Amino acid sequence: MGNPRVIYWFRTDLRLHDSPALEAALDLNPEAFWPIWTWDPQYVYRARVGTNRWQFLLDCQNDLSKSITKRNKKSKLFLMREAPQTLFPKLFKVWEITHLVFEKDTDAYARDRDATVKKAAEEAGVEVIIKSGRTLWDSDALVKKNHEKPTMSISQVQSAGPKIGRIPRPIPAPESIPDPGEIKLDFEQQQPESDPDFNNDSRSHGDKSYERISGPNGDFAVPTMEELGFPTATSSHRGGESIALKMLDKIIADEKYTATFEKPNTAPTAFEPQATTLLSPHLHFGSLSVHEFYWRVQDVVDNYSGKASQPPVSLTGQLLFRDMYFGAQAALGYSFCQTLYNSHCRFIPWHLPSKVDHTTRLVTGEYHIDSAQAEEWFQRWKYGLTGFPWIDALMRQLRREGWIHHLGRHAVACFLTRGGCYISWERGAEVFEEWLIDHETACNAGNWQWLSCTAFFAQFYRCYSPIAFPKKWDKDGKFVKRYVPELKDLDAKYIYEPWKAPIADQKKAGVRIQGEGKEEQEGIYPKPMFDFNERRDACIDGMKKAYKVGLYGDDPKVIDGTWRKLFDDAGEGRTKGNTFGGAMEEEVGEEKAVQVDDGNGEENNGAPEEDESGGKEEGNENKGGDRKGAKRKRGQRTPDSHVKRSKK
DNA sequence: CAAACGGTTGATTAC
DNA sequence: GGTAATCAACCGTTT
Repeated sequence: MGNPRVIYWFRTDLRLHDSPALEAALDLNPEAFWPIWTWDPQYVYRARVGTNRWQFLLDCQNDLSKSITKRNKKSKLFLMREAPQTLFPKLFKVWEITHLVFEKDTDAYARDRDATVKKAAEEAGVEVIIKSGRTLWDSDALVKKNHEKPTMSISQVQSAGPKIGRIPRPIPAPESIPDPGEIKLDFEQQQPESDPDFNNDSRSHGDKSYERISGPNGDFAVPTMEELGFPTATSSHRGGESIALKMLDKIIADEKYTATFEKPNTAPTAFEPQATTLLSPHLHFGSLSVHEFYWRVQDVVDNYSGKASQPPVSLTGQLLFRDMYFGAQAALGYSFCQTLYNSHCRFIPWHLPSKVDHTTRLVTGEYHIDSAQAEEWFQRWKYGLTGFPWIDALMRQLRREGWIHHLGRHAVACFLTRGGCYISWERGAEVFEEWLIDHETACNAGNWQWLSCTAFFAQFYRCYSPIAFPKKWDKDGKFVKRYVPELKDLDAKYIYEPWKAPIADQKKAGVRIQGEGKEEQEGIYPKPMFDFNERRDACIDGMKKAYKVGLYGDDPKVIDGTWRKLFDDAGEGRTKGNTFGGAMEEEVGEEKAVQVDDGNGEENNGAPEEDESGGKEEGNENKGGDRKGAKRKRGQRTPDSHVKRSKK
């Protein structure tokens, strides 16, 4: 084909270095070349994206756009404000496109989206070129080499991966970028459905995303936070390929750190600097290439004179886990990110289970409040008011910075699910989805399943203590004092159990340990919301029982609700609450009422539902805004952030 | 078929 | 104060 007119569609590959897809596009030797980003309403309105991750995305886009312009003054990242599914067919025609090139994406929604775009391209006679580059190995190829099964253990990845072939060496960034063609806009912009807007709670003012296809100034510029209605980000971690490559250089320059890195030996309490690389958000947005990272590290390891660490604990080992989760998601699709209909996720009768639309088999984004107590614990966990300083410090760091250490994630995830609250891992995954700047659908869902012992990992009796675990890393409680300033002057010997501090010590430290953690308050830190040892024992009992029952998310009994017959009154709290330390007594009636409608057939196909928590909303105004996430009526969403409307 | 073994990252006690 | 055994006991794979 002569005179190629090429669209390069940037997605989660916001970089110029080591991009096999970009290389393929430039190899066409285009006569006209448009680097574009489509402002997808599925991400803008139907994903849970907190302000810190928005900022990180805009950073990446701005940096990339600048790098493109550096290579060609006429070019930039052209940001088009319309859904790709409706925009592309028009661009193909008006711009006389011959080729569309993009990097492969195996996220469940991305597959649907890309299939739609690909079909439209084929109908328009446009050639589509798709290259793998987001993971070490193409996730579909990895599954194929794993006997067509989802990769559920690291040894499976280590065995299946090399069967595909060697991990490709990185390729340098292009030196020049061809001119864009004329940008004709003689077509109608299709306005998206902006309701529901799952990010409405984080916006401080109105969103102007789609007022004009080329943006407010008509220059296709990357939007500002102001324009999107978001307040200033609070995180100090910033995005962009330039920053990512500099960070990588710094890590690689420290040969000992790079070659002997052992993840389980890095301190979750370290800050300024943190003990791990902080490169995960860059891998998510593609501002750093995973192959670049792999080979830069591997070359140091190969030349290291001392004893280097090995996968899975080494730096490259971390990438193997990422590929494992991508492989699991590639094989299981939408169901990987939820319990129901997931053939590889154990069923545990957690509190606050997701609502599911049985026509689409997808979670709706709402959840059952089967226990007012659990809902209160969930809110206190989310906002760092549990009364356990280690947990609260981590959750506050997460909200402010958008990042916490991997072992910190273990601690809060174990606490919310199998080692404390006995609340569904899907609730925790949603909070991480909103607040993490490195949120990656497959890794998030996979890690939550791991920590809740519903897949990948099964040793539920290994439970993280919010007291003993942090003591191992930070005897002085510096980390807690940093993120829970109420406790900054408390004697270190009480720092993980402040309720044990005598009144005299509390007075001396200028803090009183009292109240139920309704809100953050100067000089006051809440009492612990339960006795941890009691809760751990109750949870382990519950897990034991649930493992014995042995149901998975796709079991008919799980889907039709008859699983309850198998649990009787044993297990944690769910049915009669006899291991709930007595606290559930007054809620039994309420629980029964919920059981009738919970998970049974035709409920919740978007039908309105009363609040089951029995008027527990009052007194929580400070966080009430987020609760309505549990009551949204329109649109369905999967935990990979995207809505699928029910076809009726 | 049973037993042994490995599984990136627990807590507590004994030495 | 550091290392090792013990605690209770899961899964899936290998022998």
